[in-house]
Amino acid sequence: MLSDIEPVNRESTASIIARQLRDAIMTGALQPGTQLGEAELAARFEVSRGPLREAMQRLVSEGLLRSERHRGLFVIDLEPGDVYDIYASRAAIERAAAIRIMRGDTDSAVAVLSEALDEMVSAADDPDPNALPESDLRFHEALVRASGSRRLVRMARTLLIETRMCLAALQRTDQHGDDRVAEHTEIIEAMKAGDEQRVLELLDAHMEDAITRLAPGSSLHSGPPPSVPADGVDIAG
Amino acid sequence: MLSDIEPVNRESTASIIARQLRDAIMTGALQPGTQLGEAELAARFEVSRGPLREAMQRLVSEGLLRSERHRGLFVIDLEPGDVYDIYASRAAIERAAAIRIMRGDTDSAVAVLSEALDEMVSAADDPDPNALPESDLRFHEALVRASGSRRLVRMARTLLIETRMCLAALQRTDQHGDDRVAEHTEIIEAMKAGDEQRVLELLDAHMEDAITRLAPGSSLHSGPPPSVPADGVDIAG
DNA sequence: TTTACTAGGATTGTCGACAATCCTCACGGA
DNA sequence: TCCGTGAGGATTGTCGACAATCCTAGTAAA
Repeated sequence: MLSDIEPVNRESTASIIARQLRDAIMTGALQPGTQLGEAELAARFEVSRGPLREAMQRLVSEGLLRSERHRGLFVIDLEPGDVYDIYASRAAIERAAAIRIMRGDTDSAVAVLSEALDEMVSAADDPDPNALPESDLRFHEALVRASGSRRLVRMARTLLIETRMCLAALQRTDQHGDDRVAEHTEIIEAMKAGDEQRVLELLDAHMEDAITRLAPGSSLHSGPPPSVPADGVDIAG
Repeated sequence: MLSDIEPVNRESTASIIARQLRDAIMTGALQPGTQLGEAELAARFEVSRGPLREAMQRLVSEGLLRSERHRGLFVIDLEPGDVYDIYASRAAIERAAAIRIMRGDTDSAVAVLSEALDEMVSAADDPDPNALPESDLRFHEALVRASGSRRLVRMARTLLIETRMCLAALQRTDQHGDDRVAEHTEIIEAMKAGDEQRVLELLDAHMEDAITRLAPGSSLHSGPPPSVPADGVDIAG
């Protein structure tokens, strides 16, 4: 197969660094609020400060880093209201993705999602407590990807990273593995049946479940908590 | 008033450059497909290439610029499928924003949106053909901002820029000013009435209208056209 | 005519160094 | 004890220069 003759024009250094930083942020290796020292990170990545700064600017525009001029870059810290905001935004994106799947190539989407579900099933038995949440998020990533929308994929990427940050921060690797597998199974079943309305309802309920597990009291359906619209410095990005 | 004592810790240079580039891209001053020469732009902005590159990396992660290693940065060019993708994504975001408005502080949102609508009305009589579309987009920006969701605002920003790019590229400063004002008026009326379901229906129809005006044949409700999920180089960003 | 190869020029990628700003903390006065 | 002041150190912001890569012509061979 000549399917992977891409290595020509390989990834830019800034991209590589940006991805590694993203990973570190979402796994909690770089905890919320941490200041990112340029000199230290540059030494760590074995590059000069130029490419490093470029990578960090990307994360700033993605909202994962907060920039304070002449003071440094910090990992965003998630306030209580952010949990709601993240899940509400995810609900919007994934709902749109589901609609496009149902009105597009539903079959191939079902195939991909079934595969992701299988991984969840095996992850449910994995001794690693992170295996299940991780496969869970991969399912949702696959869902959005199956929509075929470049923009939904891009927007979902940041949101899923922030979701991982929430999970890491709250240490809620909850145990109800079977329930969550069941919820995803239902969604796929509804897709197979071609019942768009039911897919959307299930998806909504699924997100609702997630948020009540993480932040009881902040329901998706009962009005948002005080989530400040005003951003910090450098919002114009 | 001490309301604007912010200038402390002023905007970073990269932010300023990024915003100016965004403006240039969305107005069409930098047309889709244009290569951005670093040396030339640096001279134009009177800064060195360092801050300029940082700014451009931001636009890359926002999806406004496409990076090809050792070849340069190019303004993204919008393919036919992108028009659909943009409006479908906007529909998702603005729907979510409307929901949060209806379940939150509806009154203040109505106040802000009424103001935006007034501007549309005066813009309808403006000889400048760009005045109406511009105020139209400001209305939608205000809608998302009124949701109070940081993430919806961030995601909508890029989408609205891309919308402007579409309008500039297609030169569709259509004339039906009264119709569009009417559609927005209806939305506000439904908000005042507290009828969430109707708000969502009107918003959906509004987006549907917009897309059929811009790209007849690619309806929001009749299955997406072939929009490639695979991105170009440097997707991992 | 077409193809392969080789300078030449131009652009991007990376680096190290200097300037500007900020935070900390000790010092002195009220 | 509290507040204002001023080094000192550390960090960020910016710049200019060098190295690596790519595109374009031009030349020569098949």
